[in-house]
Amino acid sequence: MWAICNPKADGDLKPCAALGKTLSRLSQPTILTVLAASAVPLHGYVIVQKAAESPMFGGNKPDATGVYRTLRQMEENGYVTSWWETPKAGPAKRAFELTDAGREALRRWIDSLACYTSTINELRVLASGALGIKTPPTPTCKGS
Amino acid sequence: MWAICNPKADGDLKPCAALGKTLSRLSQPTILTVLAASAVPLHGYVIVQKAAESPMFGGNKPDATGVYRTLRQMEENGYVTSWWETPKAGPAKRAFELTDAGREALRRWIDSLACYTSTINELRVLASGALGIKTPPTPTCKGS
DNA sequence: CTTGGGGTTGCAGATAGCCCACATCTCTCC
DNA sequence: GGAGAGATGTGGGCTATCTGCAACCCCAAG
Repeated sequence: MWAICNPKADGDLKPCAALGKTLSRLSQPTILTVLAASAVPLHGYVIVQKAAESPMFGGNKPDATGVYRTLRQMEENGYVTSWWETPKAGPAKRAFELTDAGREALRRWIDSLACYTSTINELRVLASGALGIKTPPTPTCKGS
Repeated sequence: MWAICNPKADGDLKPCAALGKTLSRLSQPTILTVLAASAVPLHGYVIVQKAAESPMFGGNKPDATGVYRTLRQMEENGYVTSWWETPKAGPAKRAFELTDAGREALRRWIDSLACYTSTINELRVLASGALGIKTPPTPTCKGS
């Protein structure tokens, strides 16, 4: 659904490897963040646009299908509410809004994300050590 | 295959969510690191043990099936070589050793991991901002 | 014969990405 | 002025991959 960072290693490390191609799993927090950052309800399509600008993608639009699916799933979990808007002109569109449960979920996500970074970083340090590399160089992405 | 960090949120954020249950995708670098850290070739079984001690798991043993599969895949990619050892006594066991290509791959992985952490952290900062939370609290995991 | 080391296959369920259907509106090109 | 491209908007459905569980093979020690 979404790619992340450096694309060079493609094929041999998979897209960017592991989390790589399908760091998808971070779709929930990404969408939650997009919604949380908005003062008004958003349409699915807009969420796709905004998600594309999220750090998760260097502007690469996520698969819309996936976003809608995640949205539906989040609604089942009570993290968002949605309703149809049927303007006189134009196609019907569904509007999504965060619930309190959704905000709470995002709060938990923030801890999880912190956890991920520290865990991954530990691995990185270990790996560097095993290779006899000094201090790991500072992160740089923005490649994609 | 492997779990990561805080287990509390289970069910509603999924195990630890996203990368969560199947942060599996980091099996490659974990195994590469285990091999790189060893002066001698290792048996698959041992790799499973050592991987369990990696930051990726709080001691939770990864599913052996997955490890062996990853190992075979890595061999196809030329990251490791393996051979059978048939001791007079005891079952045959396969020994694995890192190749230069494997070390090179790990080196690339280190960059990818750095990339992951910074990307995930950016999301975390964004999320915190969206919720109006001050500076994100310092990471703590070790829960699992 | 049970436990534990050591390794592997098969299967089933979950994921997730891609293609495409459907609908409306706008803008361009002939 | 009419055809068609293309953006806006939502989804269904197929397929491929992932991955964990259960099962099964070997062998040795207790």
